[in-house]
Amino acid sequence: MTSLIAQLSDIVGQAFGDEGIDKSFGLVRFSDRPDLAQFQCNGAMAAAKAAKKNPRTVAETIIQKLQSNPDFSKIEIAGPGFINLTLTDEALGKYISLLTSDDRCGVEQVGHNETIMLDYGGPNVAKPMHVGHLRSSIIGDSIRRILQFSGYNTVGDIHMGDWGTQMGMMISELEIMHPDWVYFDENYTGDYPIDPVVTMEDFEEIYPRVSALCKTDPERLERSKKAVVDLQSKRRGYYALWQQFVAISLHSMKRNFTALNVHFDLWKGETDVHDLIAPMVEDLQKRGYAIEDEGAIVVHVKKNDDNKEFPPLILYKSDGGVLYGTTDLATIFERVRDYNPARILYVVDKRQGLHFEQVFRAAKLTGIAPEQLELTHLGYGTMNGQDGKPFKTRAGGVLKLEDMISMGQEKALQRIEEAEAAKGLSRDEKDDIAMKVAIAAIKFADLQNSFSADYVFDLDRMTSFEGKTGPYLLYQSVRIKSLLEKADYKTQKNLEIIPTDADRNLILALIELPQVVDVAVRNYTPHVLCDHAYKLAQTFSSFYGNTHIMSESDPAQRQIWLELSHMVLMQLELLLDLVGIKIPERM
RNA sequence: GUCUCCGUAGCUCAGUUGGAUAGAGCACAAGUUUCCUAAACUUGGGGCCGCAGGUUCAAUUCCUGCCGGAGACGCCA
Repeated sequence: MTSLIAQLSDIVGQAFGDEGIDKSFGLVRFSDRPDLAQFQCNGAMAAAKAAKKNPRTVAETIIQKLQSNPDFSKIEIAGPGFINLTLTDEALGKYISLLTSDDRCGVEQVGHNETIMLDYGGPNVAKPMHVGHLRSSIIGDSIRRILQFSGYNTVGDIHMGDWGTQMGMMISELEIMHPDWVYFDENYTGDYPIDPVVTMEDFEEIYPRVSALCKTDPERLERSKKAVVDLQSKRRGYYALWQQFVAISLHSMKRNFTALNVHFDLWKGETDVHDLIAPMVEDLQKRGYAIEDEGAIVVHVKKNDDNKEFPPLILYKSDGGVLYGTTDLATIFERVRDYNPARILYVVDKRQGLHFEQVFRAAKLTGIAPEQLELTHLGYGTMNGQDGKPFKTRAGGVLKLEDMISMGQEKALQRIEEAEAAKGLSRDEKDDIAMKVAIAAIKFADLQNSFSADYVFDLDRMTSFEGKTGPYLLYQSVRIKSLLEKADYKTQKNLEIIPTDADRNLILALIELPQVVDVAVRNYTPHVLCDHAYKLAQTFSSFYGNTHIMSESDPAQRQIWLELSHMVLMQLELLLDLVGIKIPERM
């Protein structure tokens, strides 16, 4: 269905059109001054400027045209030329009545099943997931949900880091620690053991140690690099060991992502395009795009109008190894071949902006990406500590994602034990609620920030349940569920709703949803959904506190309020689903 | 050095193509429960929107310079 704002914009735009002015000036928005009006149009000022006329005179001619419309109870010009509009309760009620039977809550589908691929998550094999992985995962997953709901065919790919230098560090270190392992015997031709020889705990211990060592010891670094090249040329023992790394890591990742309610359609990694690299580079060399430079094979992507140094994309290092730019380029090739997407979105740390610009340019330049394919890097900001530097725990290490989740769950469980409503619930039910509360807290705390800016990580805030938090939204939703159950709510079709002073603000909040989702889709900004969900929940809570629904004597009024409450619940469910938050039945 | 992003209340953050009186949470102060879940509600104090210019009827928003913070800049990811 057409949103109320679109309908109003159409009416006012028509008035502009009748005056020979571009209809787009008739854009109507929610009023910034609810004390003066419900809606406003600022187009008269912009139109007057373009036509060099007095804005109030333009506004005057527009509102003349609108006077005959019976749906407006108030039409006024204010300030320099704002057109303030207020609807009659009948008109507002009519629209909200229609909205009750729309299962999309009034939100239109903008997509036409175009395929959009999203690259997010990007955890590394052989490294435990820490809080830094949170952003990419949940922002990417939310954008995927938003686009899917909006009518696009989305494909989310985890794109694991499974082929880089850290693999060489791990393998070479294990070889130093256990030279006798069969994986390191080059003459061995038999099968390798099935049982894992390493654990996540080993990864946690080994990786930081070797990584630090390689920074200070060039010889040790050389050995790691050598191991990468050997791995990439599929030395049997190394490859078998690497397969173990992947299996172990996948298990751990899946546990984390299941807990976070983050979904991927594809579980691919850099390795998956390995066999595409050699033919791709060969082809690029043949066509003159890839050339040798300082011993490496590169694609020059500098443009004449660049106002800064623009390094080439390196496909092969001088030692023959490939870099993540190489795999990223090959991945674009693979995605175009297999999915022919309209867009590919990369939800990756914004510090990699230059890297993606290089890859995108190379892809376009060489034709690996077709002209019309939209490649966008959605770079999110760094998670900093209170000191403004990248977040570290007090001990100086990283905070593991699963540790943060269990801290939140623990805290939620304590709260549930105190709650009256949770009396009589089983252990499992309580655990389930605690998990949902913890995830809601963590995800909402992160997603309510606009993703592009750096933000300060605060564990206490991530696991806080009061105020503008995920659990607050769950709480309001659960209260509505409980109300509807107690009141034995059943929907009533074609209910005639006439707004009253008690519920008018709530109704106005309910009709905002389509515009909110529209902004989120166009800009890839989940935080506007969080913001609106909170506003809606708060408006409901205020209404709920002032209006006792169950004891309302007029059955028609009671039904209207239940219907409105139900709409709030539907919208909260939708909004929270779009940011990947699940609502429990009780809490 | 070059380029990019950021600077809004004590703290953490919103602020849509430039619009009216710049918002929210936390923290602080005061109040609300015989009544649908108090993880709630109501009220209050709190701001040179980093600084200085410019464009405009109108600038937190656009342009320029400066100050402060973060980041990127050919063989790590």
